[in-house]
Amino acid sequence: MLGAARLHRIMPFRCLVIGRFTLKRTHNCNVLNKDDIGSTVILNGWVHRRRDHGGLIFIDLRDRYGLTQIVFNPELYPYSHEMAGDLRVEYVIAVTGLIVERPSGTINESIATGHIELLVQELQILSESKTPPFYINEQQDVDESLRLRYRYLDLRRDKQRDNIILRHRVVKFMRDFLDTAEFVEVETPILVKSTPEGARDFLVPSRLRPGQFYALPQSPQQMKQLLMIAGLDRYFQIARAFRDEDPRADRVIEHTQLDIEMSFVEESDVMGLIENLYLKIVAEFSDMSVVNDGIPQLSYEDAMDRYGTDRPDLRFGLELIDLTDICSATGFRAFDETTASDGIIKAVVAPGCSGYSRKQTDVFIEEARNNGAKGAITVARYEGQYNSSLQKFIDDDVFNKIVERLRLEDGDLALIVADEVRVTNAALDGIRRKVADQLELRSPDEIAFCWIKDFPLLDKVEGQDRLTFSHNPFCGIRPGDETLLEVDPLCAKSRQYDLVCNGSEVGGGSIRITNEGLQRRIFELLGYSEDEIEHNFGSMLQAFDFGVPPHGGIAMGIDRLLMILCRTDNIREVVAFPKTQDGQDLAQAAPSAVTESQLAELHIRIVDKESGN
RNA sequence: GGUCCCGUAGUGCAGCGGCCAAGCAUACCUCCCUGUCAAGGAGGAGAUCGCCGGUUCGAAUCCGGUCGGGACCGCCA
Repeated sequence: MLGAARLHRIMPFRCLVIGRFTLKRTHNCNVLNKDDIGSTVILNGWVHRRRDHGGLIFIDLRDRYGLTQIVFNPELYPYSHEMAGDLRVEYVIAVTGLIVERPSGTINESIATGHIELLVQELQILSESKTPPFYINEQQDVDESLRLRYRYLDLRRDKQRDNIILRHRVVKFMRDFLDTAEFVEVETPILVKSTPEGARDFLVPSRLRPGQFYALPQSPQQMKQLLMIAGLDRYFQIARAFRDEDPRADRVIEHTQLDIEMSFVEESDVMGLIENLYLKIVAEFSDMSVVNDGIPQLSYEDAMDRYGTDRPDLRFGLELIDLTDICSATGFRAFDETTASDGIIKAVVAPGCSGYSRKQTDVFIEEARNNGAKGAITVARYEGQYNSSLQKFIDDDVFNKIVERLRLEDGDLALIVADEVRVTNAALDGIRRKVADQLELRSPDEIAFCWIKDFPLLDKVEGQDRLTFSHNPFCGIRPGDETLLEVDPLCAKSRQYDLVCNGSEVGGGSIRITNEGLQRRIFELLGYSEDEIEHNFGSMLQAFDFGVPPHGGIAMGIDRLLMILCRTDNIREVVAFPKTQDGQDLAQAAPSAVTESQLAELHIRIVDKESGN
């Protein structure tokens, strides 16, 4: 319907051959300016907007570089003008004509080419377009599934296009920076060996070895360490990492990391390198200001005490206040049971929130509940008077000690949580962030980095009498803590370091274990049998027999960094072709069923969960 | 595995038991219009309110289920 008839009608004599491309561009749509007045140029691009005055027709011509206004004048070029009447949004066209100065009073300062326009002599329609399913020339919110289905149209929009281009420029900057610092970019395999622990692996069946599977790498961890043993000295890669876990707003099943490993280094070398790189990137690619000079370092313990999380948002204070020591044997059951069972009682103060309605404070309390706490107790202060349900349950002198430590001022509201350590911290971390949101303390124009160090090497597996690693099984032990492994393994600290930015973990790494005996001991502590160690890590351990340089590295989440630079909370905004919350690619409709013969070749049979057939 | 939110012309929203065979904006189509730049003016077409079932005299509206998308918990070394 669309085109043919209409085109033939208006072009009876001139032969329009779709696909024959004669007007090849001489400039892009963002470069022409006053200097070009008087020259004849050719532009190619998409019709961004049209303004048809009946007489004059104005078209904003768009390519990825920008916009140029082109004009069709019926008196000067009646043929082209008539043809232009049929142009619609998103048609792809080629035009040739003269660059002219815009009449005074019609200059558009908001675009780079706003002082000139192209007076079209000849128009060639390269491709027509249906009316797009959503606006491309307006930044209106559109249903995300629709955008993903038509991702090629979505990416025509300014914001999306800019995000993708910024991503390219940041990655290019990383490559150049590391190349200058003698790093070698090495590609590691995408089909690797599945290893236990960590996230769930994506598996790829082997055709040649029935019943066996490759895994997609969760990170190139072992490979990069082998490259150090190989003597590469400094390695990096823009690496894909795959984890078959449920996505979130800031988490996808395939993400990209800047993967780095260095030999003959200790913590400060790796951290210094990243610090240098990241501060440069922020300076180069954003107009956000870095809150602290350089990047402060916090111990894991400090972070947990003061913020209740190992990824604190340091754009604002609101530090947690520990009340445990003054809240034992108060006669108030919630407190006494908590202290009796080694729990803790902590608080956060929301400045100026004492006048909040029940509904408003409930938002904070609900946040505590979402994180597993039973609730939160409020203490409000107005005009020197305190208002709290606590007063009913505890003695005045204890209450006075509490408010003294909380240092409330008039108008402040404190929220107190009593529970086991993990829960109290999680609840108050949540409340702290909610309060900051409410008070708009999380400035979109600020960047607050920090390093977290001195993580525990090992962790208890929740609900089991078993240990797991808190970073990865190759993470080094803080010098001197080796003997703790035999006495009190949970107290041993690691040589891990995480980079946190605005409350989000943007990277992490460690100095590695390079001693075979120690590495084996770690695997044993994690509960692996001799056979399992051999089966899963044998080749790596064998490499340790042949001269291992001390080494360490880091993996930086590139998507997370881009989210910050692009000022978005949605990781899919910085990925060209992202997947949905249940792992689908709506543009391609993947995953999809495959043919019986494909399955047969892979020695795979689909079993119905219900019937078992 | 679980909790919550959303689904109404192409798009974005309103309507939340009868006044709705559904309203607004914009896009789309036709006509008018020579300096616009989110051009303007006049007119027009376009939706069985995601789907299935139930409650009711009556359902876009209430309930149950289901599908699609999102946020979160679990999970994510």
